[in-house]
Amino acid sequence: MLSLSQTTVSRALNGYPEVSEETRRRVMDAAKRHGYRPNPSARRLATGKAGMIGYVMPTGAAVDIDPHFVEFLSGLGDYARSHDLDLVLSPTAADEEETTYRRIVANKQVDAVYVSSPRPADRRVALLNHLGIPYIVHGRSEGLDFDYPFLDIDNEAAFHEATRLLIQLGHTRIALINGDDTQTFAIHRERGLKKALAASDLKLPVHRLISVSMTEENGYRATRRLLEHEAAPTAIICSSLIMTLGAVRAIRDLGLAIPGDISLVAHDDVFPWLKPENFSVPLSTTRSSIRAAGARVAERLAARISGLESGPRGEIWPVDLVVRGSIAGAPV
Amino acid sequence: MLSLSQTTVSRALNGYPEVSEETRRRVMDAAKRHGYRPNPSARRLATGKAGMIGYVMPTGAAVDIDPHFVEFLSGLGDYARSHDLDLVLSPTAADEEETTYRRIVANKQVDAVYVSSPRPADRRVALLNHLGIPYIVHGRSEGLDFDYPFLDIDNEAAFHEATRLLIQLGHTRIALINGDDTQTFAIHRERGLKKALAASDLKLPVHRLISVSMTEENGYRATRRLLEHEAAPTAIICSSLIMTLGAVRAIRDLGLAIPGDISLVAHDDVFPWLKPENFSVPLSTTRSSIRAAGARVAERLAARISGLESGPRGEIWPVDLVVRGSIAGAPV
DNA sequence: GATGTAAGCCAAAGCGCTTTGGATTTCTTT
DNA sequence: AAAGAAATCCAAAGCGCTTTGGCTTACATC
Repeated sequence: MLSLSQTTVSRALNGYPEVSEETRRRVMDAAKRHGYRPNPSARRLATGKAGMIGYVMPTGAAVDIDPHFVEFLSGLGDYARSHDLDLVLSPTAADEEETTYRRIVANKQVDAVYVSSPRPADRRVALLNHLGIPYIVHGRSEGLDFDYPFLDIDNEAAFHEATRLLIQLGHTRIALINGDDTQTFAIHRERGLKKALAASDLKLPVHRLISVSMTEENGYRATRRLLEHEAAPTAIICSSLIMTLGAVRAIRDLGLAIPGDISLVAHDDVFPWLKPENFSVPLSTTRSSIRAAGARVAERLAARISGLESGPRGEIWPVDLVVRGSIAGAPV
Repeated sequence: MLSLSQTTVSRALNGYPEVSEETRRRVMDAAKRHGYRPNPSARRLATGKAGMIGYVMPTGAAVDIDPHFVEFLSGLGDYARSHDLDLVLSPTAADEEETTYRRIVANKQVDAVYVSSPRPADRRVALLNHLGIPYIVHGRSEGLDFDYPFLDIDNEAAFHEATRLLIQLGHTRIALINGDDTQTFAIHRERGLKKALAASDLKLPVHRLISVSMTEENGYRATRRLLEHEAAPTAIICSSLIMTLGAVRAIRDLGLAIPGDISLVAHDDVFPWLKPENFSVPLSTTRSSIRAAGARVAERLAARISGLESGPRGEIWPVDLVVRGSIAGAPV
């Protein structure tokens, strides 16, 4: 030991001002030399700070974790790493989410949490707000009677723009293959599309709107259903690249051509392993990196933990509209 | 309070034998009634048990987390949930993995860890073995001078079988589009294929073996390269469904037919969002659920934590060979 | 030279549990 | 009925930190 009290060591290491710079240096030095790291368990018990950010992960035999999650995680992890934050996933049955949130907050297991896939009037958001732990929602809820901190992309504008472009190309029968419509993002996308249609006095009949979980198979089925309808669309907007794989397969099966018969636009979350430009016909997309969102959420959570950010700050990212070969003028 | 010492309460709750059954019941009762849960931070400091299993997650701008990870996580989470285990992900730069492992072990942040994507002579395995924390390797290393606990699928047999079938169908020029060949799974697959070829006096020339990271784009490029070679293969085995998407696209671009010109077999990790039977031509696959593996790893980790399992037990799962329309006799 | 102030350090009290080493009571044995 | 064994329970000592409240020393002030 270097004959200093525990107190001083602690203060030196934690940057408190009541230690002389020289002492601090000595302590830091010795710490580095001996590879000393304060025991987090002890520190946690004493301070209540965990150095971790939490995520309550819906789990169950019937629950499929979204492949988007891993990309979000990449971004989150990348930032977290550089700030010595660990991430704790608390797997939870769908009907016990509230209990889990209460538990991790009461036990101070994490310093902050993030919420994904929010629904309108999401109870988790209300709960977290009530519990008073730093949090950020990735996406948005709706119809809550208070503001809350979130990071979302402008889904409505994205799909509005995409639709507008298709209309300009002469399309009047435009269909939407959306994700799970209990989630806000899907609602926003639908809204954006409908508004664009309405602006040109067009409508979205129910048979031209399909909401399903985002699998290749569902994309295929939805597309067949749309195209085999008597008033088939000439353009389809699809909420995910994975579903679009199925859409393309269906279109081909029906002997139709992209973009000759059908124009196609998809939303691209930017996966490294599946790129819209590599579709048999390069895909026009609304694009926003979900990975970048993960990093930003981590950054903001860190800021909240250290008190640099507070209040119900909402952040909405614009979405790129990237035009590629999959769209063309409506067939005559 | 119910006028019992802290000691007794602790013992009652933790199932120690030196409390009368009646007292235990009383305590349990009161605990439930007041929603009392021992503070994990305190318990952790006292016992050294964290109630968490850890994963050191390679992270960085250039690091793409494998989409398989999320499926594995589904399984792991599903089991962990039912046993009140949380999962902590420690994001780490590629060159600091060792430091991170040492840290989480020294600090007792987790009770057990799992290792994924092992390479031959994997240093992480050696390290964990040395550190003496419960762990399980998902996959296998090779050339280590000690045994270790793992869960792996029989990649070698799977690819051996697949190859044998293709040979029986008359194929002699069989190519392999493999994943990253620094990882053991890829080595095993290559080995299985080569052994099957050798058994029929066939070879795998270098131009017919491609190792790349498993993206759609790489699958496309690899396939084109294979098929544009003068001695093009008549059958291709592909290490992942995602790469196979690219392979199918390349085959179509070249105006070739499946299985008329090219037979195709892929390994299927069983994603809910992309199924081999839904490819334009239903894909023959070697199949093994990575999700089930995740659940099993969690189960075994839990067993190790509680001392029910120990020693270097290796578990190798057989792989299904599922024949669908994508293979046929070699073209004459 | 006495007094006030700030800087620098420390002893000890938690944080909320588990566990050790007894102490006390109850039940068997002889 | 005395003694030994077994069953219950408890006080207090950690676990390894942070933080409170106080004590010393050094320096500036009058």
